[in-house]
Amino acid sequence: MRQGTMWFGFRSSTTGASPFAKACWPGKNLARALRPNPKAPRAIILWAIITCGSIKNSKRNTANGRKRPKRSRSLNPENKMAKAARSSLKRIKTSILMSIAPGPGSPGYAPALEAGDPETVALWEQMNSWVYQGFDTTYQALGVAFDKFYFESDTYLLGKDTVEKGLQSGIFYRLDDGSVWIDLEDAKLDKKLVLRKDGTSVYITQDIGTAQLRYRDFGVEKMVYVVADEQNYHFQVLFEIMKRLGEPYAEGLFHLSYGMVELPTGRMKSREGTVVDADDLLAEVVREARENTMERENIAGLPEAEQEEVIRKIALAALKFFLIKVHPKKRMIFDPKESVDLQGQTGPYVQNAYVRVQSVLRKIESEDLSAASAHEPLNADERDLIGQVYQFPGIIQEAAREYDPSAIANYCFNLAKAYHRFYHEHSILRAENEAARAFRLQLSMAVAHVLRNGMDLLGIDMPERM
RNA sequence: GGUCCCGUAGCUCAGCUGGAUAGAGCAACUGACUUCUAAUCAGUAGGUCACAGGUUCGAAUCCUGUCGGGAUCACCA
Repeated sequence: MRQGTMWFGFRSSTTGASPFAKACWPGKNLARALRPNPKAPRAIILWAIITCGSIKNSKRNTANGRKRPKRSRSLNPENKMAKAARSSLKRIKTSILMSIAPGPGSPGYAPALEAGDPETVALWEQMNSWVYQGFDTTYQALGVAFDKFYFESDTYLLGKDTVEKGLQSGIFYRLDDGSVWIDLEDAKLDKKLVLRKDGTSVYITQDIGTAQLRYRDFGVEKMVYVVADEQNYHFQVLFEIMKRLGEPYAEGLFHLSYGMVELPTGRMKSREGTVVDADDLLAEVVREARENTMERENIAGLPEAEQEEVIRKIALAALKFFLIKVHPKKRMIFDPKESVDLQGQTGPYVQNAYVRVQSVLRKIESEDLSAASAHEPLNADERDLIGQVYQFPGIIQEAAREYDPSAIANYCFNLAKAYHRFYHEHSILRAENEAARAFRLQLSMAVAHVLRNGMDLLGIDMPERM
């Protein structure tokens, strides 16, 4: 099916973008901050997808038609239920698609599409427009924007061209039935089909074209594909092909593979589909944030529009932080109930540390803080804070090097935690003396600054009050 | 069966290139708001870091194996 590919690496397909699909938010802020020069790649920040998990299929035949042995390990009952739930979901999806049109994979479909058959193309575009509308709604709600989309229709021709050229140079080979393949067995990968026998492109052909197009458009030396780990093999093959094609950026291709997000087994209810709708979830966390905010009356004095903005920031912080704090590679259990929490190891907790600083700063006039250097000795909480603040640059570098935004999220949480303790234990405005007051004000400003920047890298905004 | 990922408190997760009594949050229990915002703080309880070997002065961390969970090996995307 058609896929949209964002040039800095976020990639998705309509398969996962159906009404059952979920939301994600790549954060481009970190990428911008890290970009050493305009030609360098933007990295990707974390994003996550809330999904029902991959849909397994029961077919055990390999491409070559040989039977694959059955798994020796038996599945436990819970897994059987999960698999049953998934396959029933798969059937629902398929039946919907098939009731509209002969779906991808059915005979004659791809040729009709690539040949530009008006009816097929119209149907295709209609289906896709529904998907993209759904995307738009959710992305907008999450504050996510993309610089550029690549569509399959933009890229498959280039992919096919490349295959034709590679055919001449012997990288690919054609079978008698007309299908085109590449042999990657010496790279411990299998043989891979790149063109069907009817000459139409397959999934990977389009990714070949897309990579070239992105390089052509932006000249990046590195491309990061943020795609679930179920596609690890696909990208191994893709990158190997690009190397053999001699593409100059081939060494800079990187698959940031993240683990699937799954729901707690207890929530795997029924045939309704074991999914969480991103829009519903967002509405729920907003409701939670509003309730909590109203109880506190801290922002009661603000105009209603500003109050709503604060509530939105809190809600988004809760949701985003909840997903970002987990290492991308790890499969994570997504409990919708917990994702709505506003206390503990959460986005709002970090925001609250920042808000406390702002609250203190609002109470002072611009004043001379030069006495700060005379403050000594530092107490344990102050030393702890200073130490943590100084770690910030290293944490950012590590996060970039490891493609791991969760490092930033965890750092922010720890810094916020240290500040909350400090704030509770020591008075700032009523410090023991002028030096201590000045010092703590500066320290607070530094912490707030770091927290704001850190969270900004994660695509999370700070409110001034909450 | 081949390849790859994962296994740390009841639950969700941190623990960087090996370093001292393995840390948070949630859930449970106990305390702290006439004082800069209690979306907070302090405390109690909770772990044979899946298991077994190996390397090392030293292993949650590195190596091997076993067990358990997951992904993938489509002329689907």
